[in-house]
Amino acid sequence: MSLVRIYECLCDETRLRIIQLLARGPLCVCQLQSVLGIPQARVSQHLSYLRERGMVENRREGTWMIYSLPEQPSAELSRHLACLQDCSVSDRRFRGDLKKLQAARSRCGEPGMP
Amino acid sequence: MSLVRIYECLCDETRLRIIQLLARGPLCVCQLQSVLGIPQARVSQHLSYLRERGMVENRREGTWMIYSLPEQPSAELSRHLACLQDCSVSDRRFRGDLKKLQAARSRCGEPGMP
DNA sequence: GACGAATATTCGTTCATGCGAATATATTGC
DNA sequence: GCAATATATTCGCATGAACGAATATTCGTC
Repeated sequence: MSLVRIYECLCDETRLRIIQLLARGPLCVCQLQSVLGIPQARVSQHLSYLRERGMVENRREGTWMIYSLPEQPSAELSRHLACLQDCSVSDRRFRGDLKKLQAARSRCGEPGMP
Repeated sequence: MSLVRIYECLCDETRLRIIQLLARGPLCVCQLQSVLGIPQARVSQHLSYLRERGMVENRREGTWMIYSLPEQPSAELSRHLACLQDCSVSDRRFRGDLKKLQAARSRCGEPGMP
C-alpha cells in the first residue's frame, strides 16, 4: 500500500471518521451508520472504497458485516494510523463520534448483538 | 488546517514529491521542475494548490519564487510531516528525487544562483 | 521600454469521486 | 419458501481535480 494510497483513503471527512472509529475496534455497518448519521448506502460505498484499497478488512457474522482495520498493517500504515490517533484526540468532531460510539455500544453491545 | 486538508495535499503523487523535497529546505520552481521532470506549468499549478491550502509558503527573490514548508506549522502538520519523513526514507521514488536534488543543488547552488 | 528568464494563470478536456435514489443480494427465523 | 433485517451495488448527476497547451505576468538587464 503506497503512501499516496493511504492519503487517498484519509482525504475525505467521512472516510476519516470511519477509520478513526475502526481504530477503536471492529464495527458493523449499522453501528457506523448510527454514529455517523448518514445513509447506509453511503457508509457501504465508503467501506467498499476502503476495502478495495486494503485499508479495511471485513468478515461476515450472521447478518452483520464486521469491518476492521487490517490485522497486519504495513509499517507505513501503522505509522500513519498512530499519527492520526495522536492528532484526532484534539478534534471535536472525532470526540463527538467517540461519544456516540460509546452510546451505540452500550445500547446494542458488541457487533452482532442487537 | 484540518486533517482532511492535510491529506488532500498529500494524496497526489506529484504533490507528495514536492512536499518531500521541500522538507529538505526551500526550493525555487525551476529546481523542483528539474528534479520532478515535469512541465513548469504543472509544478506551478500544484504549488498554487498547496499555497491556497496553507501547505507551502513562498517569497520572491529576484526572478525566482522560493517555496518552502510553513515556518510555523500547526501541531498536526508537524506530526504528519515527521511521519512522512519516517516513511519516505524507504521509498525508491523519493530517494531518486533526493539524488536528483543533490545534483541540482551542486549544479546551480542555492536557489537564486543559476 | 524592449528583451529574456522565471513563474503564474487560463482554457478545454478527461477522469475520478461523492452523493441520493433506487434496487439487488445475503442471512436468519418462521 | 417467505418475510424481515443488514448490507451491497448500480445509476445518473454534479463537482473537482489533473493535465497539456497556450498565454500572461513579473523581474532584471541593457
